[in-house]
Amino acid sequence: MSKCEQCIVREFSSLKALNKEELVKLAECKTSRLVKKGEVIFEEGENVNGIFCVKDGVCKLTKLSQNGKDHIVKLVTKGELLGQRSMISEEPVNLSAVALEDMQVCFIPKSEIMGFFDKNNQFSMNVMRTICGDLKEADSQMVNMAQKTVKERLAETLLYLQDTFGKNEDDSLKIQLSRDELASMIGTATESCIRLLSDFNKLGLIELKGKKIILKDIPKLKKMS
Amino acid sequence: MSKCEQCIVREFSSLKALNKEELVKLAECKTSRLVKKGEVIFEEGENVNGIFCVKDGVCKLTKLSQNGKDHIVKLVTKGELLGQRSMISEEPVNLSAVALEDMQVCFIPKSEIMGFFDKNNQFSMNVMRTICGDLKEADSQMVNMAQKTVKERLAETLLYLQDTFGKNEDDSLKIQLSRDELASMIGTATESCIRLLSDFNKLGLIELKGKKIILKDIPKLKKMS
DNA sequence: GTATTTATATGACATATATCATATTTTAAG
DNA sequence: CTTAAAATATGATATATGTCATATAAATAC
Repeated sequence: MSKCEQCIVREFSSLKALNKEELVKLAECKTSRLVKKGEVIFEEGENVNGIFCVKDGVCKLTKLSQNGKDHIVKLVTKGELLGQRSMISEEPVNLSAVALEDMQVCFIPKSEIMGFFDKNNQFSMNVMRTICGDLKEADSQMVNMAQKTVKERLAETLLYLQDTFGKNEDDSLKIQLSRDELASMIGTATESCIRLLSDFNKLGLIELKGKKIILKDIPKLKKMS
Repeated sequence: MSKCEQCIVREFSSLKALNKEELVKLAECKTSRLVKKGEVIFEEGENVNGIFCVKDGVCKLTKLSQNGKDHIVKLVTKGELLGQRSMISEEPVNLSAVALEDMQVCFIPKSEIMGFFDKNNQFSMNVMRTICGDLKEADSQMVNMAQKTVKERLAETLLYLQDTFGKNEDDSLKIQLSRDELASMIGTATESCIRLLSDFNKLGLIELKGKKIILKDIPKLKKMS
């Protein structure tokens, strides 16, 4: 069983507040798991009873809307935690988590985490700050969905994807989303998303190489987002 | 200076975890304030450095979108707290708070609250749960904005307003929002909102008496939300 | 009480976006 | 390699929603 001390998750998440002793306990109770691209980590409505550490890979958090379409609420990448909200609220998860790439995740049972809350104030504050950050982001996204056009949201999302996940050697977005997923992130029909990508392509804002997307005119994309 | 012990906010908010001693300290450091309808409690970008207890009245939390329109993110009513996220994140507030009715609020400086976080674990957990609830709600609203039609959002919002704030003796919604505010809650143009209200009226779903709104067919409204 | 401003209402029209159909390309299966 | 399935692309069209104009009603100021 690998140690948690050097783990990337510890470096970037609320867990950075844990001391050596706590990390040893963590390493003892955690279970590791490989998740293949497309595999479900947990599903809306499930009782998860713990949190996941994302050691490697990226997943999408989705919510099923009444019209039957999935909406991507957030992407979670290596170094981050999953399932904190549900654990704290003591409720089933309100979002599904599905791997966008092969992933390495660790599961930490609730009992262990709750102990940290009691004894480690810095850890509590870290978790609180993370969730506050998520809330701020969610509020902002809500307003975007309500007030921006699909075109603006597409431009914004493309920039976000490059900023957050970077690009390959050929300058294409490192994170690989299908048109369908991109559409469900910006909240539109797949065809509309594809059509707008074509438009952006013709306008020289982006370049499409198969399903790869290369951002060509970032200033213009920023201006229109 | 009034005591906090019997305050409605204490009864319903995270503050219920405070003991007698803590409540006495609270009563000593708090400042009370009357806020007139339409008055601003704080504005997006401000440093608030504490939290507000809503002792009476209702306010809207709004966010200015890039197109210059305000979007109503949430309504906050008596018994609830304001400004927790910003205080925890140690950032300026990301939303503005404006009174929808005359209000009574108390301000508690950050220093005092942070002390509770250190010493009272139950209080911390309560705050965390509140924010987790807000986050869940925000995610859900985000998906609504992205996937539902304006008509569906209007129906849903009318039901929410009646559920949350109740109705007058004449069955009209107790909370009085202008058409403009209603529109900025559902995320649409004022004219579209007015038009849909007219449609709902003609269909017998609601009744319009001046600017008062009476819900007539709740099952149908539910079905279409 | 009258005038002025503001909110509500409705029509006409423009535009963004969804939907349905179908072609083409890519990926997966046998 | 060949075939079937899935993803991407594009056209045609319908529909929802925004915008601008204007009318009426209500609230506020004087």
